Amino acid sequence: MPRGDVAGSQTTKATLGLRELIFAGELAPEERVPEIGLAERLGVSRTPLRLALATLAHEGLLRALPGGGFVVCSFSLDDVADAIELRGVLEGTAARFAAERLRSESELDGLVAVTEQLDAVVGKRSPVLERFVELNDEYHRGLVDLAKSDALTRAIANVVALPFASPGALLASQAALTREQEVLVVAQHQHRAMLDAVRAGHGARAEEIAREHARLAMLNLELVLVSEPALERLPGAPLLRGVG
Amino acid sequence: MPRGDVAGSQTTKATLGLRELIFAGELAPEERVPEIGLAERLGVSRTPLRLALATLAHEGLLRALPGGGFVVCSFSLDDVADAIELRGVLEGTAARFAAERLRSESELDGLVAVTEQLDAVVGKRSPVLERFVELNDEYHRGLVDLAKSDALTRAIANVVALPFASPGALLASQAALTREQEVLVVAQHQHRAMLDAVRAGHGARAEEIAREHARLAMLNLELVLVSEPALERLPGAPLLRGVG
DNA sequence: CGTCCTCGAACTGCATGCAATAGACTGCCT
DNA sequence: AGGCAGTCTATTGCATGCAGTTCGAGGACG
Repeated sequence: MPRGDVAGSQTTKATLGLRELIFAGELAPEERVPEIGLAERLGVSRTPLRLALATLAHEGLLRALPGGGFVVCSFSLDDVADAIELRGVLEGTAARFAAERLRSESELDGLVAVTEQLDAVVGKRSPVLERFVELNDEYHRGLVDLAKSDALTRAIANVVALPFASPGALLASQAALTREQEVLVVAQHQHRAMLDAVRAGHGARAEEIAREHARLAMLNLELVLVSEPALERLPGAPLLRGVG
Repeated sequence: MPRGDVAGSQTTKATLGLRELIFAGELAPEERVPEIGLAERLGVSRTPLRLALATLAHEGLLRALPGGGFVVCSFSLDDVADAIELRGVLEGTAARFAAERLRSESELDGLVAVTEQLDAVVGKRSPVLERFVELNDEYHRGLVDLAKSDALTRAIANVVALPFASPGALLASQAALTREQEVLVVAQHQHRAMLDAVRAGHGARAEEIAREHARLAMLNLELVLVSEPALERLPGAPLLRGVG
């Protein structure tokens, strides 16, 4: 299918496959990525693979070498903390924009529904984490949409491309952890508070809550780091420096 | 030079040339970009051009069409305002990080020097705008460096890729405007205030000043929009919707 | 024994050919 | 005359061949 159909294009296949390979740690960080072997492995030609390499370089997962070629980036814990804090800043801005730009309360209907579903999940005796992560992602997407800013949407998408910075990434790996429930309760409390602030037009408050909400992910990271089984479920864990 | 030497590569040539063509308005916004003719025009083959197209798409200057190919993006005034506000948010975070992460005052030496040179330029009876823009860019780069965050640096680079969002873009087009001097005085005042806040470790204040500093660009934009000669000097002006 | 130089192979970046599709144009039918 | 279907061309996405360079290994020299 040489033209069109982006979803089924070789380039897309290469990009998704390459990302998966990197997150799984099958390509050692700080090591040159072999273009030829990779093409075979992904079942694509070198041309679309090259495009995929450029894409991931833009996302910050690969770094171009001076002499040509790419290496997989590795991340220190400080890098991860920075990415999470940055996501907080951007989602804070999204929350503020949402509050400032709300035209009618009916725009919040979608987010309200998601919040209520989250309530239901958290209220259960033993919450289904997968479902929570799903709804959580939906909540965050909805909030960004309410900001009505393409530039902001793109900026957030870029940050979230880093595996750890994503809203649900750290939650998903916690299935084995006992303190997860507390975290969920706090997170959901913040979801509600943010929604209220947006509805009331309190931009500054919404912004601050979103920032603090992101910092919850930082707390989660610390929990995950000391748990072997949780670490193995964390996507992109092999890219972390000074862990293991 | 098939390998290495990124600066002289065909891909770089294509990327820079394409950006220039777009900013100059030689490619009509919202119109399909012809791959073949463009390759000839830029003096490169289709392969590196394709890479350049993907790059500019990531930067937000091009948009991929569902059926294949790309179009040049156009921007409403709201889009520009958003990009500027977003830059303010990110530079605000940079200023806050700089304040929070300052280890010794000597780290500020570079920024102090630039600030003093800016003082000298602004103090002149008729300031040389080009020189101001140059130093202004250097100031902003220096501030971002002090934040010591790769993720933040990349995020800012992405936003600034949009022609209007860049710190000096709107200043450079104002040569013919009379109120320019006032703007320079205010901007330089904010530079100094930010520097002081960072030195004192006042992160929150530094952040707010940086945000307000960016909003100065929004004010500039309004000045530029009502001046025909200034508009012609604005890079990327042809991409603006509802202007002219 | 260490260092420098030379040779080689492998790999990257680029150019081009090919196949398949999307859109335009024409002609026909209603 | 307007709409629809068939065809046709221009254009994109992909595969592959080629050339040049970089990095490693091996040997020679100090």
